[in-house]
Amino acid sequence: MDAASPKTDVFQAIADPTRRQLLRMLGDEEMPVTAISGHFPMSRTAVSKHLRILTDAGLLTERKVGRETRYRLEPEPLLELKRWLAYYERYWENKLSALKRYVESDGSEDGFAAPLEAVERRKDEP
Amino acid sequence: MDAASPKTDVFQAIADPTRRQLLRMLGDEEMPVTAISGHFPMSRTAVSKHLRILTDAGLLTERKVGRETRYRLEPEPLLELKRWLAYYERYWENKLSALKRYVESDGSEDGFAAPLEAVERRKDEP
DNA sequence: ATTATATGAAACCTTTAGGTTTCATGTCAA
DNA sequence: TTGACATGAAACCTAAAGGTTTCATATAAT
Repeated sequence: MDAASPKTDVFQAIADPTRRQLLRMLGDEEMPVTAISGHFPMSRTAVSKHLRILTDAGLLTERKVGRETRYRLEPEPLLELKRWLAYYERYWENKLSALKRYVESDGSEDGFAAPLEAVERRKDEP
Repeated sequence: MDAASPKTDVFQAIADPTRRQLLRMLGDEEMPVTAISGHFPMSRTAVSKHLRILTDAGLLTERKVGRETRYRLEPEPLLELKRWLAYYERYWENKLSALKRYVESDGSEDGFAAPLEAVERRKDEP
């Protein structure tokens, strides 16, 4: 699977801590499987499977060099995560956006003077 | 579990597409379980479990109102994700950082004139 | 040629995820 | 007070995740 049509979702791929560690490890230089797996408390085969999942998600590229396969970070798919996260910027960005939310959803209260704490959790009881 | 000591990892929590949809839905107003579950093709109980997982990760707050429980987005834990992602900024930030990486790891080639494509994937064969 | 290394594929196992259905409990409405 | 609603807990099911060990194959080194 190439990066254009990932078989594995990037959210799914980074859910595992071992895989996140792998991404860190392979950011600055490509490495062959055995060298990589030396840093993990599991079998080489297990690490190899994680490498496959990351590759399927487009987060790693593999390149055969002689008898070894070297892996390296391919950061591009992380942009999807970045975009997803960008949506939530407005929630912590500044008080204005919180106020905007407040006004949009609830509208009818004493408004602008309300501090942030009051903006959170305010919904009429039944 | 409160947001300070989350029982569930945020990476794990957002790995599921249903849960990501829940976060979107609960960003602007709190909602009770039945109303929420109406938007999903699964049982109310199943949705309820997803809500619990998100709450355990600190991504939702629950508040009892009469006989219903209302859930709402708590964006703060997403900052962990943001911080994690920030590390990778340098990989797509600009060509200078790519060049920096190149120089740091490999050092010995014709250097500055190399286009970005050449900067990627360059490691001596065995 | 023979042996050692590097790796992926296969088969298998155990635990977790994601769902379902059923049941008990608390709260609202008549 | 009786019945309807809203919800979580429990028990259960199936498939997927994350491991392991064993085997086959390609390349390198002697």
